[in-house]
Amino acid sequence: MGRKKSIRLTRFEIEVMEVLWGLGNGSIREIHERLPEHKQVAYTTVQTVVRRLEEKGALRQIKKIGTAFIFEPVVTRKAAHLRLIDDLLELFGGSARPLMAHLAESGKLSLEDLREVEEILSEQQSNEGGGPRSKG
Amino acid sequence: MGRKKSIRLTRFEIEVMEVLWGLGNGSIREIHERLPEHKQVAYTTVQTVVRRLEEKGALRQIKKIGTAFIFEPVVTRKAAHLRLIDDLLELFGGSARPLMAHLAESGKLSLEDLREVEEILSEQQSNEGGGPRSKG
DNA sequence: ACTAGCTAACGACATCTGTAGTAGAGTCAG
DNA sequence: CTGACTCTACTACAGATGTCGTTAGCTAGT
Repeated sequence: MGRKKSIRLTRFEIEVMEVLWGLGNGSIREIHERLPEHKQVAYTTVQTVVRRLEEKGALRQIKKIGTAFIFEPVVTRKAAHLRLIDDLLELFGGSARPLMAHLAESGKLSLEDLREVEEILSEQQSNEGGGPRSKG
Repeated sequence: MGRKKSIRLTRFEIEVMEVLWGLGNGSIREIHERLPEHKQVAYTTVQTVVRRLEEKGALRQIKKIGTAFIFEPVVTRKAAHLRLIDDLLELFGGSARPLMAHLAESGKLSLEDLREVEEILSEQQSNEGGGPRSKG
């Protein structure tokens, strides 16, 4: 098993990756075109960020079409999200409890949301044996 | 009324604030002494960060004892935490659901945790008729 | 082959963050 | 008053981030 160190992505890097995760793979231009409106930057800005993402190992070139490289994610959306969450949790002392409490108090969590999570947990318990184990 | 911008704090800034929230108020030296071991930095480093926090409006001087200023938080721990969460949520499309799912899947959430949150939610609902008290 | 149009490759630069050193003013024990 | 200390105020600086501009190479169409 490769113990990779889980890359930390910045906000904008996440947005770029988000587009790429959505596309499966794509060129700089495609990514640029599909960035959310609130994030309209120059083409070269995307280029730079993609280059940095490549250096970080978050994505890679898989082929070339014409003069353009096609990129593909290396880190999964899930892994990236997990990293974000872990980082946040760390600030909260490592426990998810206070995070949940905040979410609930601020009205960002519905009972319905809880139901769903509950379901996931139940499923997990019945699957115990192959899943992610807690480590200190 | 004052629609505050909700300050964004960096990791280290949060750690400093965390100490100050714990103390209620204190001097640079006190903060420096109580930073967690993994965060042993120079006294002046704390000084710099505190100055920046002051510029940001996250804390303020309330008095002077001898030559030293005593600082006090301006933003509450809760507000700061909420900001952190909101920022994260934004990356998740604004919904808490995927966040919860991740938490559950990665084993960072127990059924017991859910119970507690559920309780918070129930309480909220029963309180829900008392008038508009949705203040940020 | 030639040229217009995309692309990639670089280099730049302002901010933000984390980290610290230095100088000089204020304070307190003698 | 004076010296030893303690703080604050400044300045500095490297690395991370967000943003681009410029230059030159490669492609495709004529």
